[in-house]
Amino acid sequence: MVPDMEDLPPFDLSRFTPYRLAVAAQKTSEELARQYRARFGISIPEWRVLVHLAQAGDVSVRDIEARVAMERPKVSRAASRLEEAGYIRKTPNAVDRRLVRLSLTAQGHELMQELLPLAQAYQDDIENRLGAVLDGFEKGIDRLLGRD
Amino acid sequence: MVPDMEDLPPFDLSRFTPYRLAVAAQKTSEELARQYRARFGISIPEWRVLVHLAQAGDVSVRDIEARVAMERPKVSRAASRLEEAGYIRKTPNAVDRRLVRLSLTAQGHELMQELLPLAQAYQDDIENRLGAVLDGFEKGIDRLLGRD
DNA sequence: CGATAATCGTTGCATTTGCAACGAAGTCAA
DNA sequence: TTGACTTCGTTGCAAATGCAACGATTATCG
Repeated sequence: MVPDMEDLPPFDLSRFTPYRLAVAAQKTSEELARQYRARFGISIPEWRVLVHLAQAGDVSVRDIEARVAMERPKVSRAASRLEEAGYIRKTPNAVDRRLVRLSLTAQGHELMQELLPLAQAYQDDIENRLGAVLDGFEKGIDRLLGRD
Repeated sequence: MVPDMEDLPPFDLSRFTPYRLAVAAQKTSEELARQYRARFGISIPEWRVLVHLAQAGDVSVRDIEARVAMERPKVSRAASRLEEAGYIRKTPNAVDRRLVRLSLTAQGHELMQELLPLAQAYQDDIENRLGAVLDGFEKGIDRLLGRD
């Protein structure tokens, strides 16, 4: 006889999509982060801020918050660390003095000339790994992100 | 004329796979976690431990660490919180006294009878959202996870 | 055997995080 | 103009995290 606990419904964590996404995200982010963390002392939040700055030019903290999927305090602290490291500059916006305008310094610009090719190479690597399933894979993520 | 900073290579963060995975993982995990966090006071690490326990029966901390993609201290603390909440029990392993055997209590068993259907329903929902691209999507994650 | 190395789970500690609250600045309407 | 309300970015604080180190136990091998 079985103990008097009723059986639980079967459930396979290793097939659970949110879990799989979390593991895949952690693995891929970490694979790339290893390449720049030691060399440049940049964390993942800082990397995101830098990339958005390189791509979008001058922006406010709130602007980054919206496009980089990070909460404001996280952006703010990442920006402060980057400023202290000399990679970005914060200047007050003359029109709306609540806003802070973030921009790359020359040093930050140089940094991004190293970081961006690294990231692009990693993206190319991922797309090679995905091969024929790349299309369905990216479409799937789009659906989950709600950008059909 | 352009300022004397050379142009940066183009790079679109919103198409960068590690970033997309991170956002998708956060969104889906959070959508589900909202459903149980308030009701049961369970965090995501705790949820993972519980699910693995429900699926695999009694296990050690190291066992969970390997199968749930969490580091040992994280598993250990999640287990301690779950024990304090009365959902799991820690008993010493008689054969190897370094090991701790984690197992669901009756209360934990009841909890899982609510949590597992919730998770399964969410998984079904995700698969519906993915529709025809489900297959390619899951194959893609498999490749990234290195389980070809 | 006995000593060294390896493993298990936990804990200390510094850092990061999430959330709420804050001051400063701007908006809006009376 | 003034007063209430909103928005921006930062900071305080409690909780969570990652990493190293620890005691306890077991494995390995001379």
